[in-house]
Amino acid sequence: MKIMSDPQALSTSDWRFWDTWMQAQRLLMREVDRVLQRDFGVSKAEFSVLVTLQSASDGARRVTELADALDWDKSRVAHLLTRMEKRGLVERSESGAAGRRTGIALTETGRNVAERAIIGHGKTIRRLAIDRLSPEQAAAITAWSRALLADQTLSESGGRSNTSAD
Amino acid sequence: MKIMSDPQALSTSDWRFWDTWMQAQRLLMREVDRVLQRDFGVSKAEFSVLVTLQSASDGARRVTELADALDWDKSRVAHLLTRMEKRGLVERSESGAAGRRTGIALTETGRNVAERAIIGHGKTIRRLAIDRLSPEQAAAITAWSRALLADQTLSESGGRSNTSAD
DNA sequence: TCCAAAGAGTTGACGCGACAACTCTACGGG
DNA sequence: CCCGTAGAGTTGTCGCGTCAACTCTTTGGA
Repeated sequence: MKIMSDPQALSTSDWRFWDTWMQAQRLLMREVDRVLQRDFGVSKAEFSVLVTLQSASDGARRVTELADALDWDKSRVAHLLTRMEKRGLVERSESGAAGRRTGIALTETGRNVAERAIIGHGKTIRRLAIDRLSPEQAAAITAWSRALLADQTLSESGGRSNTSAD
Repeated sequence: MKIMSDPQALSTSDWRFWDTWMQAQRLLMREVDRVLQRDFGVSKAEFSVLVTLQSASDGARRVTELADALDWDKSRVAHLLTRMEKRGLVERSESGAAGRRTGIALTETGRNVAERAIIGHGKTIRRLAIDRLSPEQAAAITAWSRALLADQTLSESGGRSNTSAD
């Protein structure tokens, strides 16, 4: 990772920046996932679904709503729900005709795991990530994140299928 | 993602920070990968292998060296090499007895792709990520990255199997 | 009324990544 | 000399995530 000398190409220090960041990134993600998995038996992705469902457990959600709320691909949600349903975390109630299930809800188990995991996961995030950040650093990262999220190129090109309004 | 009120748990704003960052993160990674794939037909992981091999193309590398250099799991390297070999990007020369191949080298194609991809990928990274960063933000992120990488908890627990010196 | 298009959800295929198990070799002390 | 252990590389399995295809429903216009 040390090749450059071009007009708009990356300088050596930029490569180093990117490299370092990618590596830290991966490391953190891996560990966060690992701990979540170990302590509560769910993945980061599943955790997100649990939280989303839990925060509106009164009115059961639909696949599209979840996909929209999480900014995910529809099929990713469907796959994940299948895996989670198999493990008794969520329930899909039949409503349509064939394979059309509207109404996704947490099971008792799911609600339970969600509650416990939110606490534990929060602590993990604090311990591993947040506690190592000064407020200024956090602000800088947030600024970058927002810039990235606001970018059309990123949000529109390869993205998911929904989100497109209406 | 908005539940808290605990001693060492995450505050609402911390959750928001984490959420925003994770999302930006995913978005950026996805796009970077997508472009790399589209333009050069290789994944981020494959790109790393190409670069590592290219930077020492004289003395062919071994799996363990690659794994060590990239801080990856050995098996991840092996799997990736298998996929890349199948596509003609690298060559594994037989040396040991059974399935023991020492000596991994880029093919002509591989070297070619590597050279072009380094340029293109660098531009993509600059365009998508670096250009959106002020020097202070970059410094903050690097500081965080280094802190994460220096952490024993992260680097040792779930990590890869090598790296242990000697 | 009927057929086409849009929308919801599902499914399959495939690459990535982690983990564990397995094979084979090399080495070293009994 | 022999067995056990450490090290290298490989392989299988499984969950995640993306893309594309498919089914079924709804809707709406000719």
